[in-house]
Amino acid sequence: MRYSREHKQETHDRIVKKASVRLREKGAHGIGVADLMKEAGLTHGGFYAHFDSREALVIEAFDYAMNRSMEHWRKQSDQVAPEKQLSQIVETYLSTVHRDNPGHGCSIPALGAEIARESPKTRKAFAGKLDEMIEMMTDFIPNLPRKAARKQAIATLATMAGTMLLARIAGSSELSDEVLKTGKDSALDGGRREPKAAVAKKAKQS
Amino acid sequence: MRYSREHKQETHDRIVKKASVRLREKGAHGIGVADLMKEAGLTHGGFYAHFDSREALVIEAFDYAMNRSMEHWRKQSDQVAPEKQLSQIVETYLSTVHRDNPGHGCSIPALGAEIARESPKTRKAFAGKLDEMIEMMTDFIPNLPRKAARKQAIATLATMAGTMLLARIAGSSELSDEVLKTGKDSALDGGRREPKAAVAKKAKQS
DNA sequence: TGTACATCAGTGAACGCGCGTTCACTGATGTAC
DNA sequence: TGTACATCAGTGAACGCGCGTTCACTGATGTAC
Repeated sequence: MRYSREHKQETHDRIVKKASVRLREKGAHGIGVADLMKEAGLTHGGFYAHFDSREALVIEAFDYAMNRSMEHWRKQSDQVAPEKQLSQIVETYLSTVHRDNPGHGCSIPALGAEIARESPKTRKAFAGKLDEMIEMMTDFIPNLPRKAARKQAIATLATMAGTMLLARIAGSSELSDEVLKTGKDSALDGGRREPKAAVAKKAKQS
Repeated sequence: MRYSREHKQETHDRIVKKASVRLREKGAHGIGVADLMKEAGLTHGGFYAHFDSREALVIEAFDYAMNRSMEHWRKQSDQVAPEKQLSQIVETYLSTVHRDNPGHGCSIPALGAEIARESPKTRKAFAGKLDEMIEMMTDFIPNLPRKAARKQAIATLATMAGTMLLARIAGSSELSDEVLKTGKDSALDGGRREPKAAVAKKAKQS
């Protein structure tokens, strides 16, 4: 072989890594094979020594991005007490830093809609990772039966992804900041959006 | 003129209408000018008698779709009591019908991420409509100070859009149904996701 | 250890294709007289 | 009312361009002897 044993794998990984950033930034169809290869310091011709097709790279890049997100979450949650894990994730997820750097952020608001329209193969890969993510979020919710924790995990993830989507639509305007802050408050207190009086009233009724 | 006075406007509207469906279905870059014109029963050459560019059509089609959504919401809300308006919107939004028919549904989960990457002109159009939508949602929340109502409107819209996005990623699987149901429950009860006992406890503390 | 050969990651030209856009033209209708 | 002309929405061929993919080739290195 021309290069040392692990060279090809390293190149492969570098392409996937760079692609995962650019695809989240520019969309699943927003950047071409030639430019993606250039990102990795290569020319486009070598692409097919690493991937069967452009779509195969999209799947790998997406997979990589989701794994990185989950790794990031795990690291963060390890540094705080169990009952603060979920709020820790929400805080960093719904930050202006995340909003303004989609290339290094969550794939769901960045690529979700586009991937949901791809081939069944691509969609399955995405759906599997989504399930993993829900599982992980569920782990971050202690002191609640598994079933209830999973429900809260799904609802929180939906609010997080939806808020990020809305905030990015609004750009980096005043509205965007308002959306981000409101979504964060909503996700943080378990989503209770009624004033305390109303909650007390409801509690008495039950 | 070749055709009656209003003919051109009618054709224009037909193109926009058909395009708004196909673009939501296939994405902002998922269908070409020629196919969009064919949808309207025309050939591609006539396109530029109606629009300056493809992007101009995308803006108009998106605008049309958002207006239709809001019109649809207004109609629904008119048929129920004020305190049931919000839940009425949530129920229909987070239905399997909506999930499985993106072409006739909300543009936010369908086109949001892609439009957030377009030119400033396109983005501004989208941001403006988002603000209108938030205002309308706020109107659906009675018995709450305007500021608090707006907060709840934003949080609910984020949960709705995020849930729809997750549900579409999951396809029409068991997971997708679970996501849809959970998101609906969360949005419906104002997002409170804790069991009743916990709520009662919290209420007492305050 | 030194030499000849085989391997294959990476190069860059070329391919077919579909895209957004342009343009000369058409022909049914509105308008002027 | 009838006729000649002007208008312009719509047609379809053609454009330049960038894309994903293919392919003959390169040359540094691993391997066999």
